[in-house]
Amino acid sequence: MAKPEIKVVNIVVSTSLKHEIPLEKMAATLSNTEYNPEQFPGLVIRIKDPKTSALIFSSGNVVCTGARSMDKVEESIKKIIKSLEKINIRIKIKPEIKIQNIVASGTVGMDLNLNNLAMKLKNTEYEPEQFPGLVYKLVEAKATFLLFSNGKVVCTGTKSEENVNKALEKLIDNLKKVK
Amino acid sequence: MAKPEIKVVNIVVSTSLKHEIPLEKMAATLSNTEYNPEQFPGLVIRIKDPKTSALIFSSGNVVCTGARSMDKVEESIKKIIKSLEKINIRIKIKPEIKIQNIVASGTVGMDLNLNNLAMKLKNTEYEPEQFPGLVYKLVEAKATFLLFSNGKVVCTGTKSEENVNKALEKLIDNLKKVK
DNA sequence: TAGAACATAATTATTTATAAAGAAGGAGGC
DNA sequence: GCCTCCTTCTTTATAAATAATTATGTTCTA
Repeated sequence: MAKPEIKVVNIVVSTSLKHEIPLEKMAATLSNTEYNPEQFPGLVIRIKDPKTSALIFSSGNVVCTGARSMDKVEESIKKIIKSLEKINIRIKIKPEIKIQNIVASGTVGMDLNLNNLAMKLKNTEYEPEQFPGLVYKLVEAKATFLLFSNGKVVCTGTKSEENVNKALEKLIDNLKKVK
Repeated sequence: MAKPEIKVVNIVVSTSLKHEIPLEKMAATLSNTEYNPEQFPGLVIRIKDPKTSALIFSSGNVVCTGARSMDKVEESIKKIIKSLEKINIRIKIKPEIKIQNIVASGTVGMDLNLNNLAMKLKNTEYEPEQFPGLVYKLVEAKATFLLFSNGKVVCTGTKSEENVNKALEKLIDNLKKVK
Protein backbone atom coordinates (compact mmCIF):
# COMPACT_ATOMS: atom_id res chain seq x y z
CA MET A 1 0.00 0.00 0.00
CA ALA A 2 1.31 3.41 -1.01
CA LYS A 3 1.62 6.02 1.69
CA PRO A 4 -1.57 7.89 2.52
CA GLU A 5 -1.25 11.66 2.36
CA ILE A 6 -3.45 14.71 2.36
CA LYS A 7 -2.88 18.41 1.75
CA VAL A 8 -5.00 21.49 2.44
CA VAL A 9 -6.17 23.13 -0.80
CA ASN A 10 -8.73 25.66 0.37
CA ILE A 11 -9.46 27.48 3.60
CA VAL A 12 -12.69 29.40 4.08
CA VAL A 13 -12.66 31.98 6.85
CA SER A 14 -14.98 34.67 8.07
CA THR A 15 -14.14 37.85 9.93
CA SER A 16 -15.55 41.24 10.75
CA LEU A 17 -13.87 44.57 10.08
CA LYS A 18 -16.24 46.12 12.62
CA HIS A 19 -16.93 48.98 10.22
CA GLU A 20 -19.69 49.70 7.70
CA ILE A 21 -18.48 49.42 4.10
CA PRO A 22 -19.94 51.45 1.19
CA LEU A 23 -19.95 48.66 -1.39
CA GLU A 24 -21.17 50.85 -4.25
CA LYS A 25 -18.28 53.22 -3.77
CA MET A 26 -15.84 50.37 -3.35
CA ALA A 27 -16.98 48.76 -6.60
CA ALA A 28 -16.65 52.08 -8.43
CA THR A 29 -13.15 52.69 -7.11
CA LEU A 30 -11.53 49.26 -7.21
CA SER A 31 -11.21 47.44 -10.51
CA ASN A 32 -10.69 44.00 -9.01
CA THR A 33 -14.21 43.91 -7.64
CA GLU A 34 -17.62 42.71 -8.78
CA TYR A 35 -20.83 43.96 -7.25
CA ASN A 36 -24.33 43.00 -8.35
CA PRO A 37 -26.54 43.60 -5.33
CA GLU A 38 -29.68 42.49 -7.13
CA GLN A 39 -27.98 39.15 -7.63
CA PHE A 40 -26.03 38.81 -4.40
CA PRO A 41 -25.64 41.29 -1.51
CA GLY A 42 -21.90 40.82 -1.14
CA LEU A 43 -19.14 42.49 -3.14
CA VAL A 44 -16.57 40.15 -4.64
CA ILE A 45 -12.94 41.20 -4.47
CA ARG A 46 -10.23 39.16 -6.17
CA ILE A 47 -6.68 39.37 -4.90
CA LYS A 48 -3.88 38.31 -7.25
CA ASP A 49 -1.26 37.53 -4.63
CA PRO A 50 -2.08 35.54 -2.63
CA LYS A 51 -4.59 34.23 -5.16
CA THR A 52 -7.75 34.47 -3.10
CA SER A 53 -11.24 35.89 -3.31
CA ALA A 54 -13.33 37.52 -0.67
CA LEU A 55 -16.92 38.50 -0.21
CA ILE A 56 -17.39 41.81 1.56
CA PHE A 57 -20.72 42.86 2.99
CA SER A 58 -21.96 46.31 3.88
CA SER A 59 -22.00 45.25 7.53
CA GLY A 60 -18.23 44.86 7.41
CA ASN A 61 -18.40 41.09 7.55
CA VAL A 62 -15.97 39.35 5.25
CA VAL A 63 -15.65 35.82 3.90
CA CYS A 64 -12.29 34.90 2.38
CA THR A 65 -11.82 31.81 0.23
CA GLY A 66 -9.12 30.15 -1.82
CA ALA A 67 -6.11 30.36 0.49
CA ARG A 68 -4.11 27.20 1.18
CA SER A 69 -2.62 28.41 4.47
CA MET A 70 -3.48 30.76 7.30
CA ASP A 71 -0.50 32.93 6.35
CA LYS A 72 -2.10 33.52 2.98
CA VAL A 73 -5.41 34.25 4.65
CA GLU A 74 -3.83 36.89 6.88
CA GLU A 75 -2.06 38.44 3.92
CA SER A 76 -5.31 38.60 2.00
CA ILE A 77 -7.19 40.31 4.80
CA LYS A 78 -4.37 42.84 5.12
CA LYS A 79 -4.60 43.61 1.42
CA ILE A 80 -8.33 44.13 1.71
CA ILE A 81 -7.83 46.56 4.57
CA LYS A 82 -5.18 48.37 2.53
CA SER A 83 -7.61 48.60 -0.40
CA LEU A 84 -10.19 50.17 1.86
CA GLU A 85 -7.81 53.04 2.57
CA LYS A 86 -8.33 54.09 -1.04
CA ILE A 87 -11.92 54.94 -0.21
CA ASN A 88 -10.85 56.55 3.05
CA ILE A 89 -11.84 53.76 5.35
CA ARG A 90 -9.25 53.03 8.00
CA ILE A 91 -9.58 49.77 9.86
CA LYS A 92 -7.58 50.03 13.04
CA ILE A 93 -8.53 46.80 14.73
CA LYS A 94 -6.90 43.46 14.10
CA PRO A 95 -9.79 41.41 12.71
CA GLU A 96 -10.55 38.18 14.48
CA ILE A 97 -10.36 35.48 11.85
CA LYS A 98 -12.41 32.32 12.21
CA ILE A 99 -11.84 29.24 10.09
CA GLN A 100 -15.18 28.00 8.80
CA ASN A 101 -14.13 25.20 6.52
CA ILE A 102 -11.05 23.47 5.21
CA VAL A 103 -10.93 21.46 2.00
CA ALA A 104 -8.08 18.99 1.61
CA SER A 105 -7.22 16.55 -1.10
CA GLY A 106 -5.07 13.45 -1.00
CA THR A 107 -5.06 9.71 -1.29
CA VAL A 108 -5.56 6.68 0.92
CA GLY A 109 -2.85 4.89 -1.06
CA MET A 110 -4.95 2.07 -2.44
CA ASP A 111 -7.76 1.45 -4.87
CA LEU A 112 -11.27 1.46 -3.44
CA ASN A 113 -14.30 -0.65 -4.28
CA LEU A 114 -16.94 2.02 -3.94
CA ASN A 115 -19.86 -0.34 -4.43
CA ASN A 116 -18.59 -2.47 -1.59
CA LEU A 117 -17.98 0.52 0.65
CA ALA A 118 -21.44 1.87 -0.06
CA MET A 119 -22.87 -1.39 1.27
CA LYS A 120 -20.66 -1.89 4.29
CA LEU A 121 -20.13 1.63 5.63
CA LYS A 122 -22.70 3.79 7.40
CA ASN A 123 -23.47 7.40 6.45
CA THR A 124 -22.66 6.80 2.84
CA GLU A 125 -24.14 8.12 -0.40
CA TYR A 126 -23.10 6.71 -3.74
CA GLU A 127 -24.82 7.39 -7.04
CA PRO A 128 -22.17 6.88 -9.71
CA GLU A 129 -24.39 7.99 -12.58
CA GLN A 130 -24.83 11.31 -10.79
CA PHE A 131 -21.33 11.79 -9.39
CA PRO A 132 -18.41 9.36 -9.52
CA GLY A 133 -17.35 9.90 -5.92
CA LEU A 134 -18.76 8.19 -2.86
CA VAL A 135 -19.82 10.63 -0.14
CA TYR A 136 -18.85 9.43 3.30
CA LYS A 137 -19.80 11.40 6.39
CA LEU A 138 -17.24 10.55 9.03
CA VAL A 139 -19.34 11.53 12.03
CA GLU A 140 -16.65 10.73 14.62
CA ALA A 141 -14.30 13.25 12.97
CA LYS A 142 -16.97 15.78 11.93
CA ALA A 143 -15.62 15.57 8.37
CA THR A 144 -17.09 14.59 5.04
CA PHE A 145 -15.05 12.66 2.48
CA LEU A 146 -15.46 12.15 -1.21
CA LEU A 147 -13.89 8.80 -2.06
CA PHE A 148 -12.86 7.80 -5.56
CA SER A 149 -12.13 4.36 -6.94
CA ASN A 150 -8.46 5.17 -7.55
CA GLY A 151 -7.98 5.98 -3.87
CA LYS A 152 -7.95 9.76 -4.24
CA VAL A 153 -9.98 11.50 -1.57
CA VAL A 154 -11.32 14.96 -0.79
CA CYS A 155 -11.91 15.96 2.81
CA THR A 156 -14.22 18.84 3.67
CA GLY A 157 -15.98 20.20 6.71
CA THR A 158 -13.11 20.36 9.19
CA LYS A 159 -11.85 23.50 10.87
CA SER A 160 -8.15 22.76 11.41
CA GLU A 161 -5.30 21.04 9.58
CA GLU A 162 -4.81 18.83 12.62
CA ASN A 163 -8.35 17.53 12.26
CA VAL A 164 -7.84 16.91 8.57
CA ASN A 165 -5.00 14.52 9.43
CA LYS A 166 -6.97 12.90 12.23
CA ALA A 167 -9.91 12.44 9.88
CA LEU A 168 -7.72 10.73 7.29
CA GLU A 169 -6.38 8.32 9.91
CA LYS A 170 -9.90 7.55 11.09
CA LEU A 171 -11.01 7.07 7.49
CA ILE A 172 -8.23 4.58 6.88
CA ASP A 173 -9.07 2.72 10.09
CA ASN A 174 -12.67 2.39 8.96
CA LEU A 175 -11.66 1.30 5.48
CA LYS A 176 -9.49 -1.43 6.94
CA LYS A 177 -12.32 -2.69 9.12
CA VAL A 178 -14.60 -3.39 6.18
CA LYS A 179 -11.91 -4.71 3.85
CA MET B 1 -48.72 33.46 30.17
CA ALA B 2 -48.13 36.72 28.34
CA LYS B 3 -51.16 38.66 27.19
CA PRO B 4 -52.70 37.52 23.91
CA GLU B 5 -53.13 40.27 21.36
CA ILE B 6 -53.92 40.69 17.70
CA LYS B 7 -53.87 43.58 15.25
CA VAL B 8 -55.34 44.05 11.77
CA VAL B 9 -52.58 44.36 9.15
CA ASN B 10 -54.49 44.14 5.88
CA ILE B 11 -58.04 44.70 4.73
CA VAL B 12 -59.22 43.58 1.31
CA VAL B 13 -62.36 45.28 0.02
CA SER B 14 -64.29 45.32 -3.21
CA THR B 15 -66.54 48.00 -4.59
CA SER B 16 -68.06 49.18 -7.82
CA LEU B 17 -67.75 52.65 -9.31
CA LYS B 18 -70.79 51.88 -11.48
CA HIS B 19 -69.01 53.30 -14.52
CA GLU B 20 -66.98 51.80 -17.36
CA ILE B 21 -63.26 52.57 -17.10
CA PRO B 22 -60.91 52.90 -20.12
CA LEU B 23 -57.94 51.09 -18.61
CA GLU B 24 -55.63 51.66 -21.57
CA LYS B 25 -56.15 55.41 -21.34
CA MET B 26 -55.79 55.31 -17.57
CA ALA B 27 -52.49 53.46 -17.78
CA ALA B 28 -51.18 55.94 -20.37
CA THR B 29 -52.15 58.94 -18.26
CA LEU B 30 -51.30 57.89 -14.72
CA SER B 31 -47.72 56.97 -13.85
CA ASN B 32 -48.58 55.06 -10.69
CA THR B 33 -50.33 52.33 -12.63
CA GLU B 34 -49.46 49.01 -14.24
CA TYR B 35 -51.57 47.41 -16.91
CA ASN B 36 -50.78 44.14 -18.69
CA PRO B 37 -54.08 42.84 -19.98
CA GLU B 38 -52.51 39.75 -21.51
CA GLN B 39 -51.24 38.90 -18.04
CA PHE B 40 -54.14 40.06 -15.90
CA PRO B 41 -57.33 41.91 -16.90
CA GLY B 42 -57.16 44.40 -14.04
CA LEU B 43 -55.14 47.62 -13.91
CA VAL B 44 -52.97 48.02 -10.82
CA ILE B 45 -52.86 51.42 -9.19
CA ARG B 46 -50.54 52.12 -6.28
CA ILE B 47 -51.35 54.89 -3.84
CA LYS B 48 -48.55 56.30 -1.73
CA ASP B 49 -50.65 57.69 1.10
CA PRO B 50 -52.38 55.71 2.42
CA LYS B 51 -50.00 53.02 1.20
CA THR B 52 -52.44 50.80 -0.62
CA SER B 53 -52.93 49.16 -3.98
CA ALA B 54 -56.03 48.62 -6.01
CA LEU B 55 -57.07 46.55 -8.98
CA ILE B 56 -59.41 48.39 -11.34
CA PHE B 57 -61.39 46.55 -13.98
CA SER B 58 -62.96 47.92 -17.13
CA SER B 59 -66.37 47.15 -15.64
CA GLY B 60 -65.70 49.70 -12.92
CA ASN B 61 -65.26 47.08 -10.26
CA VAL B 62 -62.42 47.75 -7.84
CA VAL B 63 -60.48 45.68 -5.34
CA CYS B 64 -58.42 47.59 -2.78
CA THR B 65 -55.75 45.93 -0.65
CA GLY B 66 -53.12 46.89 1.88
CA ALA B 67 -55.07 49.20 4.20
CA ARG B 68 -54.97 48.56 7.93
CA SER B 69 -58.21 50.40 8.74
CA MET B 70 -61.47 51.25 7.02
CA ASP B 71 -60.55 54.95 7.22
CA LYS B 72 -57.55 54.24 5.02
CA VAL B 73 -59.71 52.21 2.66
CA GLU B 74 -62.15 55.11 2.24
CA GLU B 75 -59.29 57.53 1.68
CA SER B 76 -57.82 55.26 -0.97
CA ILE B 77 -61.07 54.93 -2.88
CA LYS B 78 -61.47 58.71 -2.82
CA LYS B 79 -58.01 59.14 -4.27
CA ILE B 80 -58.80 56.70 -7.04
CA ILE B 81 -61.95 58.63 -7.91
CA LYS B 82 -59.94 61.85 -7.92
CA SER B 83 -57.40 60.25 -10.27
CA LEU B 84 -60.18 59.32 -12.66
CA GLU B 85 -61.05 62.98 -13.05
CA LYS B 86 -57.76 63.39 -14.90
CA ILE B 87 -59.15 61.24 -17.70
CA ASN B 88 -62.48 63.06 -17.49
CA ILE B 89 -64.39 60.42 -15.62
CA ARG B 90 -66.57 61.80 -12.88
CA ILE B 91 -67.88 59.35 -10.33
CA LYS B 92 -70.84 60.91 -8.59
CA ILE B 93 -72.04 58.04 -6.49
CA LYS B 94 -70.67 57.04 -3.10
CA PRO B 95 -69.32 53.55 -3.78
CA GLU B 96 -70.59 50.79 -1.55
CA ILE B 97 -67.54 49.18 0.01
CA LYS B 98 -67.63 45.55 1.03
CA ILE B 99 -64.96 43.97 3.21
CA GLN B 100 -63.91 40.68 1.66
CA ASN B 101 -61.07 39.64 3.92
CA ILE B 102 -59.12 40.81 6.93
CA VAL B 103 -55.63 39.63 7.82
CA ALA B 104 -54.48 40.10 11.40
CA SER B 105 -51.31 39.19 13.17
CA GLY B 106 -50.63 38.70 16.86
CA THR B 107 -49.71 36.22 19.54
CA VAL B 108 -51.43 33.78 21.87
CA GLY B 109 -48.88 34.64 24.53
CA MET B 110 -47.29 31.22 24.92
CA ASP B 111 -45.17 28.76 23.01
CA LEU B 112 -47.03 26.16 21.00
CA ASN B 113 -46.23 22.50 20.37
CA LEU B 114 -47.35 22.31 16.76
CA ASN B 115 -46.85 18.55 16.47
CA ASN B 116 -49.08 18.02 19.44
CA LEU B 117 -51.72 20.42 18.14
CA ALA B 118 -51.70 18.75 14.74
CA MET B 119 -52.60 15.50 16.44
CA LYS B 120 -55.18 16.75 18.90
CA LEU B 121 -57.01 19.48 16.99
CA LYS B 122 -59.42 19.00 14.10
CA ASN B 123 -59.21 20.83 10.77
CA THR B 124 -55.48 21.11 10.98
CA GLU B 125 -52.73 20.96 8.36
CA TYR B 126 -49.09 20.83 9.36
CA GLU B 127 -46.23 20.05 7.02
CA PRO B 128 -43.20 21.73 8.59
CA GLU B 129 -40.84 20.86 5.74
CA GLN B 130 -43.19 22.72 3.42
CA PHE B 131 -44.20 25.59 5.67
CA PRO B 132 -43.29 26.18 9.33
CA GLY B 133 -46.76 27.25 10.39
CA LEU B 134 -49.68 25.03 11.32
CA VAL B 135 -52.87 25.83 9.44
CA TYR B 136 -55.92 25.71 11.67
CA LYS B 137 -59.37 26.26 10.25
CA LEU B 138 -61.47 27.54 13.11
CA VAL B 139 -64.84 26.58 11.65
CA GLU B 140 -66.92 27.98 14.52
CA ALA B 141 -65.43 31.45 13.94
CA LYS B 142 -65.16 31.20 10.14
CA ALA B 143 -61.48 32.11 10.41
CA THR B 144 -58.25 30.40 9.45
CA PHE B 145 -55.18 30.69 11.63
CA LEU B 146 -51.53 30.12 10.97
CA LEU B 147 -49.95 29.06 14.24
CA PHE B 148 -46.22 29.20 14.92
CA SER B 149 -44.19 27.50 17.60
CA ASN B 150 -43.25 30.79 19.26
CA GLY B 151 -46.92 31.62 19.76
CA LYS B 152 -47.20 34.15 16.97
CA VAL B 153 -50.37 33.76 14.94
CA VAL B 154 -51.87 35.06 11.72
CA CYS B 155 -55.64 35.21 11.34
CA THR B 156 -57.21 35.40 7.93
CA GLY B 157 -60.63 34.96 6.40
CA THR B 158 -62.72 37.14 8.69
CA LYS B 159 -64.72 40.15 7.60
CA SER B 160 -64.69 42.37 10.69
CA GLU B 161 -62.27 43.38 13.40
CA GLU B 162 -64.80 42.22 15.94
CA ASN B 163 -64.69 38.73 14.51
CA VAL B 164 -60.90 38.76 14.52
CA ASN B 165 -60.99 39.27 18.29
CA LYS B 166 -63.69 36.67 18.79
CA ALA B 167 -61.70 34.22 16.72
CA LEU B 168 -58.59 34.76 18.84
CA GLU B 169 -60.59 34.10 22.01
CA LYS B 170 -62.06 30.95 20.51
CA LEU B 171 -58.61 29.85 19.39
CA ILE B 172 -57.22 30.27 22.90
CA ASP B 173 -60.17 28.36 24.36
CA ASN B 174 -59.46 25.48 22.01
CA LEU B 175 -55.74 25.55 22.74
CA LYS B 176 -56.43 25.32 26.46
CA LYS B 177 -58.70 22.32 25.95
CA VAL B 178 -56.00 20.23 24.35
CA LYS B 179 -53.16 21.36 26.61
C1' DT C 1 -11.03 18.03 -27.18
C1' DA C 2 -12.07 21.46 -24.15
C1' DG C 3 -15.38 23.01 -21.06
C1' DA C 4 -19.38 22.52 -17.86
C1' DA C 5 -22.37 20.05 -14.68
C1' DC C 6 -22.55 16.95 -11.17
C1' DA C 7 -21.48 16.64 -5.33
C1' DT C 8 -19.26 18.31 -0.60
C1' DA C 9 -18.41 21.90 3.31
C1' DA C 10 -18.57 26.48 5.33
C1' DT C 11 -19.71 31.57 5.95
C1' DT C 12 -21.77 36.04 4.59
C1' DA C 13 -26.87 38.51 3.37
C1' DT C 14 -30.68 39.20 0.27
C1' DT C 15 -34.51 37.54 -2.22
C1' DT C 16 -37.89 34.27 -3.25
C1' DA C 17 -40.72 30.26 -2.44
C1' DT C 18 -43.59 28.01 0.65
C1' DA C 19 -49.14 28.66 3.08
C1' DA C 20 -53.75 31.18 4.23
C1' DA C 21 -57.82 34.37 2.74
C1' DG C 22 -60.48 37.15 -0.47
C1' DA C 23 -62.38 39.90 -4.60
C1' DA C 24 -62.02 41.22 -9.56
C1' DG C 25 -62.21 39.03 -15.00
C1' DG C 26 -59.87 36.93 -18.72
C1' DA C 27 -57.32 32.65 -20.56
C1' DG C 28 -56.62 28.05 -20.68
C1' DG C 29 -57.80 23.02 -19.92
C1' DC C 30 -61.16 19.12 -19.98
C1' DG D 1 -69.69 25.12 -18.62
C1' DC D 2 -66.75 24.46 -14.65
C1' DC D 3 -61.90 24.60 -12.59
C1' DT D 4 -57.40 26.64 -12.17
C1' DC D 5 -54.22 30.34 -12.80
C1' DC D 6 -52.99 35.06 -13.06
C1' DT D 7 -52.48 39.72 -9.67
C1' DT D 8 -52.72 42.62 -5.38
C1' DC D 9 -51.80 42.77 -0.07
C1' DT D 10 -50.38 41.37 4.62
C1' DT D 11 -48.28 38.65 8.48
C1' DT D 12 -45.91 34.64 10.20
C1' DA D 13 -41.20 31.45 9.67
C1' DT D 14 -38.57 28.16 7.39
C1' DA D 15 -35.57 26.69 3.33
C1' DA D 16 -33.35 27.39 -0.89
C1' DA D 17 -31.02 29.99 -4.36
C1' DT D 18 -27.97 33.57 -5.14
C1' DA D 19 -21.90 33.99 -5.03
C1' DA D 20 -17.03 32.53 -3.84
C1' DT D 21 -13.45 28.59 -3.28
C1' DT D 22 -11.24 23.87 -3.92
C1' DA D 23 -10.03 19.04 -4.92
C1' DT D 24 -11.95 14.77 -7.06
C1' DG D 25 -13.81 11.95 -11.86
C1' DT D 26 -17.63 10.85 -15.02
C1' DT D 27 -20.68 12.31 -18.57
C1' DC D 28 -22.47 15.31 -21.72
C1' DT D 29 -22.34 19.22 -24.88
C1' DA D 30 -20.26 22.36 -28.47
